[in-house]
Amino acid sequence: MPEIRLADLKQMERNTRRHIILDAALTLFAEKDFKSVTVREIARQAGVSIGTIYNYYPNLTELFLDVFLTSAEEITRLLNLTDPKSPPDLEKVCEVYITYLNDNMTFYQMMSHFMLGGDLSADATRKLDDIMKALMDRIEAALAAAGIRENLRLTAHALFSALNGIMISYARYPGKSDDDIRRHTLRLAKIIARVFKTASPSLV
Amino acid sequence: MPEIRLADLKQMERNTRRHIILDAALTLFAEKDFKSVTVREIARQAGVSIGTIYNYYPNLTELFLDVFLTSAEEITRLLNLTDPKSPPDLEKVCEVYITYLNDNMTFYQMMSHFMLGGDLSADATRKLDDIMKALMDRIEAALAAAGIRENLRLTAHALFSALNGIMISYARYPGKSDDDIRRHTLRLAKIIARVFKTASPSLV
Amino acid sequence: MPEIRLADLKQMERNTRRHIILDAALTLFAEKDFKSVTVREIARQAGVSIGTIYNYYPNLTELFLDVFLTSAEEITRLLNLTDPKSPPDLEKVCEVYITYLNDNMTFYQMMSHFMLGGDLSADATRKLDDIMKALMDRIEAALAAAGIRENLRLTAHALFSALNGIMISYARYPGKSDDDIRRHTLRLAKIIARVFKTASPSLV
Amino acid sequence: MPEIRLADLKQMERNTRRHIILDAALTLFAEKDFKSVTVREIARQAGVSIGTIYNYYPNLTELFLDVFLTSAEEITRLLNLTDPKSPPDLEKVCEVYITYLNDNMTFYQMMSHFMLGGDLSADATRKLDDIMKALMDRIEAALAAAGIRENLRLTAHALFSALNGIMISYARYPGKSDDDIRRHTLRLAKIIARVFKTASPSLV
DNA sequence: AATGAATGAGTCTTCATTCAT
DNA sequence: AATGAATGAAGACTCATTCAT
Repeated sequence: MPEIRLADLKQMERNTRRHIILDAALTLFAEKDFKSVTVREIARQAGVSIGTIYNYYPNLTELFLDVFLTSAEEITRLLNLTDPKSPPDLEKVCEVYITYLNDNMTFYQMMSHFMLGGDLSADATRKLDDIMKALMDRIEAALAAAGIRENLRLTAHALFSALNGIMISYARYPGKSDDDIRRHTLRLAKIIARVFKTASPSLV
Repeated sequence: MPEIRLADLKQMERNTRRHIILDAALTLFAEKDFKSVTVREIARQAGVSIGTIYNYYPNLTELFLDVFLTSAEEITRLLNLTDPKSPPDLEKVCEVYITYLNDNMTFYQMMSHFMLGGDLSADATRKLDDIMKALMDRIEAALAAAGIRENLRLTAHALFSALNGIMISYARYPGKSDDDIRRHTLRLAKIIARVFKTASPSLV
Repeated sequence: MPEIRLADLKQMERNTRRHIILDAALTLFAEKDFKSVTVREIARQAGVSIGTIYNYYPNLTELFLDVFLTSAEEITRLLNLTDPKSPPDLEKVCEVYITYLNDNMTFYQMMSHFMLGGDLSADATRKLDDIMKALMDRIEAALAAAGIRENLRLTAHALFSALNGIMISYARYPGKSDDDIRRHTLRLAKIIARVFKTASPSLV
Repeated sequence: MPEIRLADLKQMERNTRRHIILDAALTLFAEKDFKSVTVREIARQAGVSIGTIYNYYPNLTELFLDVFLTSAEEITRLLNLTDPKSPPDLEKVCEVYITYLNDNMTFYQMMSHFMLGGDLSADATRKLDDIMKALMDRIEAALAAAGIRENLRLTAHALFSALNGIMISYARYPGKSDDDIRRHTLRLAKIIARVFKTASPSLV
């Protein structure tokens, strides 16, 4: 079955190059505000031409969305804490999420941008929704694994919201270093985790 | 003392015109995404020239910041629920805040933008911090008025975060109308309020 | 002589594929403005790759020219009205030509483009000239068949010009439907035909 | 009334700069195919910035339309041949028009482009229609002044068409110099003029 | 103080053509 | 012969800000 293999190879090569572009974008996003990253820069960073970018993505928005998707998948993996010996703790879940956001402010910027802002195509909107839903499912699963049983979905919604809010409120805390912010946001995450762990069953 | 009076009049006129510009911006923000509002539009809406805008604000960012400040002050007023006969309920505080965000997505967009994003001047940063601090103080005061006593500041932080997070997570909930979103976000706000009311004393 | 046959087959296959490309282009031109048809679209419509197009034509212009040639040949056939029983009428000739232009605006667009516009290669120029000359010959022949004898060539030139001008003047007549335009242009064609039939002998 | 004068002056200055841009475009059009003229070139030629171009015209199409309008007005003036002592001859009218087209192929290119081609805004379409109608009115008036009385409008349509057609058919006559083409097109114009002068009354 | 025309760097995106496979 | 990914020059257009009047 040589044809299949050839097709597979081509697909792999395509995925590889797509990944090169993706990584280039991620690298730039780590350096600067995502709204100020240009196609030209991404192309240069990826070592391809501008046109090639558009060979893999119909426009910049879709590329950004893909970056976002990739990050979301990474978070999902990180939140996969099911260890038979030590069952996942809710605090641990919150810590992982907030740590990721601290390390990847671009992800959070993008989430804000896409959720609040822009005109997305129907297709892009669907993709975004899927991403967010998957992320939410993961949070819910983590909650379930952590022992929460009642009002699971609603609790997940509220917790997810609460965690997201931490960053918007403290990403720019006056006169604090990155490290201070990390500590403070993690502390808030811990509080929220505890609050939800004890309060949810009877109240929601 | 005619000079003083004249100076006062001039100052009043200056404030008036400043307000006209501010209102024009607010009006436009109510209609559309704040990133797409241009100086030209604001000038036209205010009935002044572009140059005049720059006579009152050094740049667009400062104007936007002023708009943000104005909104924040409005929220602060709305959160001033201290009524001797019926002490403010925590749920009510959360409801008022979330309702305001639903009605003024631009405010939330700006908060995201300024908190996560841009290069603000030292002066602008200080202003922003003051605004956020005042808002936080108000939330804290509302919490205090609602009877929360222990770990007040930290609880306020966590609650504020949680409320802010609601909008970023659900402003674009798939397939839901504005009204559905309003209902859902209010419901989450209520949950969070209850959770914090019961859980906070012993846990934080 | 198997080699000859094989060569013939190859040539036939080549012609066939060439025709597939040509037809694809024609189909697209029937749908939209010829300036907005891209190689990619033609390739997709023809079910071949972009590279294949360039295997049959050195560049897009040559392909467009070939399309134009094909259309011109079709017109030539349509203008072949010599019927022994009912000799061709000049009005009929004009009607056929204008009807074709109404039905194939792209042909007219191309004629304008090539005649007025672009940088054609020496080879392309020669081809274009041949096409136009053949078309003119046909008009002249039709005129001759219609009984015109004096100043035949010059009359043909003037008539051909007059007919071509009809479309440029009325293809976009304000507030008129395609059908209105068709009627109006045909009416003008009839007028022109009559004018030339009576006036030409003594005046030219 | 100093205000009025000031306003007048401003308007005059505005018109002047508008004219500078217009002239720059015209100059470039005289040098090359109008489809290949860019904003950058026009700006450089006019000695203004790119942004200034867009201060006077919302987009390139509107600028091109204005150039077209200006040319059409010039033709209209040229066709104003009413001289009490020697009444305008139809042949003269045709000669003037064809001479202008020979000298200003860009005008003809634009007429083709706008009439056959592009997506014009509602406003632009109205302008174009007005231009064409004014031109047609002028042709009709010239016909009237030349003594044509019967079927005036329809004759004007047919004549205008016929004249326009001359250029599309012969702007690229094979192996002929510009001068040859000028002579040939003028000769055809003369033929058409005579044909219409004698044939129209009874036939149209 | 008010004006608003001028600026121009910088943006995304298109698409005919090439060429290694 | 067929493929189609890669190319990159070139395009139109935006808009915060300045500054001469």
